[in-house]
Amino acid sequence: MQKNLVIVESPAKAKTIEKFLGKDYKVMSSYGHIRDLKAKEFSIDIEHNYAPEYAVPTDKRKLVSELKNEVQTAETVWLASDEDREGEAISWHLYETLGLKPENTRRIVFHEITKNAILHAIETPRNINIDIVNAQQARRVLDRIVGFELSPVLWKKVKPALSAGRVQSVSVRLIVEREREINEFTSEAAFRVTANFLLPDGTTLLKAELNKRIKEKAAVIAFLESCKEAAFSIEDITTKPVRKSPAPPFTTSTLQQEAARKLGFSVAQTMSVAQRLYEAGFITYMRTDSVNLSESALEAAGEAIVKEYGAKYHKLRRYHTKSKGAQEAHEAIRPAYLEQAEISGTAQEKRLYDLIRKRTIAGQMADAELERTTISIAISGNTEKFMATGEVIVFDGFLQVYHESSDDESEKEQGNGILPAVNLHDILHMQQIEAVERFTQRPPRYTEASLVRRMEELGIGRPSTYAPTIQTIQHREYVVKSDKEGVKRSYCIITLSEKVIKERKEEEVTGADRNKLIPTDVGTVVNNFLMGNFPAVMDYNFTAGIEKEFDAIAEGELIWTEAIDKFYKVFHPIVDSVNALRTEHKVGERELGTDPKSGKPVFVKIGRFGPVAQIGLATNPDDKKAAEKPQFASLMKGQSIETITLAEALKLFDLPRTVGEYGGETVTAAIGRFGPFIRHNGKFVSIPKHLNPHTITLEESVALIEDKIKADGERLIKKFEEEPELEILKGRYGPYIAFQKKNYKIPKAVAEPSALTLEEVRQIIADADKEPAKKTVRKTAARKTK
DNA sequence: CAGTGAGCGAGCTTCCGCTTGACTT
Repeated sequence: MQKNLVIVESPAKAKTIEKFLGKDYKVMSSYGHIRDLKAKEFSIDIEHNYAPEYAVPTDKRKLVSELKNEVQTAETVWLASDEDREGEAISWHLYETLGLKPENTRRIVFHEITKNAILHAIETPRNINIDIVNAQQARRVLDRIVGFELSPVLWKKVKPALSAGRVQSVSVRLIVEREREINEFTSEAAFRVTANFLLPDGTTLLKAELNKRIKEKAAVIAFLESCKEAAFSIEDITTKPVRKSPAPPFTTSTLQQEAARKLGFSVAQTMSVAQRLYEAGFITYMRTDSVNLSESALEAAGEAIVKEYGAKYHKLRRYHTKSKGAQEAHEAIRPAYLEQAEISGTAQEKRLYDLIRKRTIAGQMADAELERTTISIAISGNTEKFMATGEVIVFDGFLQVYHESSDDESEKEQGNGILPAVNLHDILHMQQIEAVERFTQRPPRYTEASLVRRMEELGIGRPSTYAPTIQTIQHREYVVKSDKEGVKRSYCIITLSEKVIKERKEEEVTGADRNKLIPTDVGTVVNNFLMGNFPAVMDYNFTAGIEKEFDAIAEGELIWTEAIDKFYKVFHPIVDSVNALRTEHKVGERELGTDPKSGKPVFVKIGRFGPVAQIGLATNPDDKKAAEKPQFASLMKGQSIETITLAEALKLFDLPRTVGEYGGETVTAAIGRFGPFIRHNGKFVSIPKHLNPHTITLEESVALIEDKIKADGERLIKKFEEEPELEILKGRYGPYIAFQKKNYKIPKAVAEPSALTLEEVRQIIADADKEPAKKTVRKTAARKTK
């Protein structure tokens, strides 16, 4: 029936395009790839020239059969997946899987979803470019080889269920090495000298900073001494114009960075909010590496700017992508309709839309013009000078709309304000000079967003994988997103005022961090292991190098299987030899010394459940019964196998510890999966943060136990005689229903839980059980495939 | 979000890129 069938990658795109094309065209979506290497098998036939074994994954079967049906009746099939490596491969897989025929199949591409672009594409079809497809196959096969050969090495040598890959392992490397830099960093102190002057009018204040920092305290004092009797005069005034240009429109990576800085979104959060905006038709596609805008968007932006701000605020700008490995299949991320200033949606959606709109608009606005004034103040008898700088906005231009944030909110105290009017050779009255000891900053830890920026710079990962990769390396527990407490540091302030030099000490907290990516022991050990054995794959330029090969394949200059062969011939023997190494000790294992009690060696290493300390070695590994079992104790949170000392490790074996006796039952303290706890009479009580299981006293324990008993007593809100398994309880987050080991939420509509009748409770349980039964099954299945 | 509280020798784990859903513990 249908004359034309168009297949695109995204359903939201399909919907839009269908409107442009009219009733002779049916538009369907492939939902990304429809075929891939098998998920659980290697699926590459090394013996037969790396032939990949493709299969339609189970969750795509239904879709593929629907597509097959539609293909039967279509006169012409238009493959309209993206114009990049993956898009070309998607078209090819569709062609192969759906059994399409060359005579009625057309390959079309467009970079923007506008009516003109699509009509033009229909008029200029081409064939599938098999060279580009082969470049994708090379990419796919290489990633499979690296991932599926390296991961099992880790299972064997470090810990089960770990993973390694071209992208994730290098991402972890960045974080591990940054942490190492931080550990090795020693800060240097120097004095920053500022002065307050009064102008000849006797009232106007001028603040200035010395043109260099002074290292030694003695030199500071000598300098201040020399200032006691010195004269200060304006020696030079320079003003020069400064222009600032707006930032280009958003790509996935820059959107993630700005949303993190300005809105506090996580990378994953940004993507899910953007997805909803895209599906609602408010923005263009959110996974893109292009800064390009369509002609119609440029026009719409121009109109909006002229209307809202006036013609002199408008400047047409075309941006060009310079990031490594960009494939530019889409436009930049922009509002679908630039004239639309407000959208309906959640608060998050509105904020992100607003950010995207302002960034897009600002990018088409005039430069901001500023005037930067620098005043130089001479000190008699001294070659140093005080400098005051100020900036005045002459024309705000794009700054009217948007100001890009930067990552380092470090000392930017001075230099942006307006300076008072001064005259050359004015004599100034010095009120006070202050020298404050400042320290050089250690390198910053990565945030999710700054890691994405670095990944993009290195060309590793793609817009669609930044967020998932960050999830993966956290999920594998290579890195954690967490806080670090700062340490107190005292610093010195020396002032000169009224010809008197005074010195005082102040304290500041330094090195504190919030929500930063920090490597775990597992991450560090795996990284060191991979760096030691597979340096080529871990090289920051590995991806950039093979991308060149992929480009050559796409140009038809290189045969993809030969490129893979060249890599495999070097890589695989290394995997074999590393696997064959019979190591006495686990990777990353460290011997701390000997246990004074038993005389046995003490180790720390990565165990089955994470970092663990061990006393003694397993003897007679062949005879399990005669084998002497070593003692184990998990490391505590905050401890690391790299830095733990023998004494700290030995202390771990003090647990579980008998604290004393209470009510005829022993009280023990230990550390469990959920932190430190005390055990008494079959009850578990968590130990709060300010107490420690090693030092907790019987009195403190008893207090905790009594509190717990009291809380448990108040826990029961209601019980039913007819149904002893059913209880209404009070939890930390309000009342809930417990029935047969399962918990149920009480609907918000219920004002007084204690007034619930048995029938009502049964109804709540029945309602809750109705749906989930199926869902829980599906959920566990889904998790396994992840 | 609710309560949970071990152990270090037998099952399976894993890659990167395209896409959305249908999951709520």
